[in-house]
Parts: sequence; C-alpha cells; structure tokens
Amino acid sequence: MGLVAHDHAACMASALAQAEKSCAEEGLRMTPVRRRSLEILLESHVAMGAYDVLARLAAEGLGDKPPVAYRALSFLVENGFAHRIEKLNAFVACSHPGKSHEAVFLICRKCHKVGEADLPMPMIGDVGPDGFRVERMVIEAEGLCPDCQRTEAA
Amino acid sequence: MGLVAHDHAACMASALAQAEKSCAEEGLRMTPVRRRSLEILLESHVAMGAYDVLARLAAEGLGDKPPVAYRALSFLVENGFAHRIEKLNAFVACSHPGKSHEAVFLICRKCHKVGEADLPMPMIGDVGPDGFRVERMVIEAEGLCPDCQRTEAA
DNA sequence: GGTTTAATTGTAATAGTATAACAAAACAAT
DNA sequence: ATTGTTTTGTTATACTATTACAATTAAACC
Repeated sequence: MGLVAHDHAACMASALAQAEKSCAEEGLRMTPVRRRSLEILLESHVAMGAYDVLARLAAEGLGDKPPVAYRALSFLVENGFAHRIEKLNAFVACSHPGKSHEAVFLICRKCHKVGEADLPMPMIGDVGPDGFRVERMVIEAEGLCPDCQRTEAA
Repeated sequence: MGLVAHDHAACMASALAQAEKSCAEEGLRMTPVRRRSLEILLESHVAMGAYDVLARLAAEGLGDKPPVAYRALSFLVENGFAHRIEKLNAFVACSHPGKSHEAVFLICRKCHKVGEADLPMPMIGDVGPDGFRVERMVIEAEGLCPDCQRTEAA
C-alpha cells in the first residue's frame, strides 16, 4: 500500500515489469526517459514535483528542460503507471499498476508519502487498517454540468 | 447547489450575510478586501484563479499585488466562506456557508462552474439528481501516516 | 534498403500560480 | 495615549506548467 513496511525492491521491480508488459501489449513505447522517470518515482512512495524528477533526469544526462519531465510524467499518468496528486502538484508511482482504477490517495502531510486506500472510502477521523489517520478530504468530481451537456459538440 | 437555476441574487445576499454574521460571532474581521473578494466569488458559481480575483480588486483600487488576493482568499477558505478547488488551482464561494463541512465538488470541465454535491458520493458515470454527469473523480485524504504519527511533536 | 509517416525528444521562450520577508498602517485593549 | 496585534502594502522571487517549433528517432510501407 505504500505506507506500511514491505519488500520495496520487489514492489519496485513488479511495478516496472507490469509497466513494461502493459506497454508491450498496447503498443506503447517505454523509452529511456519514461522508464527512468518511473523508476525515480518508484524509488519511494513519496510524491515528487515535476522539477524534482527533472533534476534527477538531468543529473543522468536524460534532459534538463521542463517539457522533458512533464511529457514523461504525462505519459505515465495517462497510461496508469503513475498518478498526479492535485493537492501537492506532484506525482507518485501507481501502487496497483495494470488495471485502470480510481484511487483514494492517502497523503501524509508531513513526509508526503502517498498510499492508495481500498474502498470503502475512509472518513475524517478514521484510522484505517493501515494506520493512516485522516484529517481532511478533498473530493472533486469532474464532468459536465447540465448546461454544457446540452451544448456539447464532441 | 450552483449548477441548477436559482435566485442568484438571494443566494449571494444570503451567503454574504452568513459570512458577516459568522465573523461577528467569532471575532473575525471582515475587511473591505475580504468582503469584496467574497462578493466577486459569489457573483457566479465559477471557480476563479487568484489572479482573476486580483484583477477585479485592482480595478477597484483595492490592491494589485498577489499577496493581497492570496491573503483574502486564504481568509475566506480558512473560515469556511470559500473553497479551494485543487484540480483547478482556483477558488469558489461556499454554497453552504455557516457550517464547516467536507464537500464533494462537481466541477464542469467546460464552463468551470462548481457545485457541491450531497452525499452519498457520486460515482463515475453517475448522473445525479442535479443532472451533473461525473466523468472522473479525485479523492485525496490528507493526514498522518503511521510513521509520522509516532514522530509527531505538536 | 530507402522513403514516407508518425512519434518522440530538444530547446527557447513565456505563462501561470504562490510565497517569503519586511515595512507601514489600522485596529483593539488597556 | 501607549502597547501589542492584526492587517495591508510592496518588492522580490520561487515554483509549476505550457506553447511552439526544430531536430531526431522509430515504424510502416513499398
């Protein structure tokens, strides 16, 4: 889950293998920058800003301009290998890659580790089975309001 | 709710009155910049960026530097008169001021109108009683992970 | 193999969001 | 009136993100 003790090397290797497999199956290209970006995110369960990832990439000669990081991260998010954490403007590797899913993120306000909770959704004040104590929740649904459904072209 | 037809003048006046009342009760200072910022948000149910609010304030001689807007908006959010929409990095007046509450925001991806849904939480694909069609959900819980609960000073 | 086409990467420039730090002014409380 | 606190004004800067276009690389086709 990301917040509890686990075999992190195995967790990382398995997520990476899942991503490679998923790319092979769907004809996506897991390029060096993309793979390395995912590895960087996988090294911890902490959410990282795009510029943090970029700094790591730059240190290895894989590109040092913002679009390099943003493009790699967009690829990972679009294909379910990572998630964007809106509250932090940051990114975290997906804990359950392979299946597209809606996740409930548990964000530690102190260390910025991010876990994914199982449903049912936790409530404020809850301490879940994984010991995470919920203090605040952000729930945002994106979609189309009635007016815009009417005028929708596409 | 913000997404359906309603007496908007009354909606605005009542929210403003609630805010004034709440400030009076709790010894908070509803200053001109803060009041005007709330009025600006209340004019529509559309989420506005801090710089949009600032532009409006500046046009009226109420301050033209970013901290002016950010401070007013922080005050409104902290005291439950407005909400921050993380997905949009934007702000919206609260539809149910007075009581502190956790809200489920319904964000139209086209016009950026924001409503607040009643629980139970809507699910993807749902079309609620108010006609909002949910396409994606962001659920982020902030709190303390087990490790940080242990090392928490405050 | 060489050519065409599409996807990805490199780069520069810029747009948009947010805060730190400190001085000045307004307010509240005695 | 003086003191302490809150709010405002202002400068400077940090952080987050995208647009636009050129160069390169990979894939698909003949």
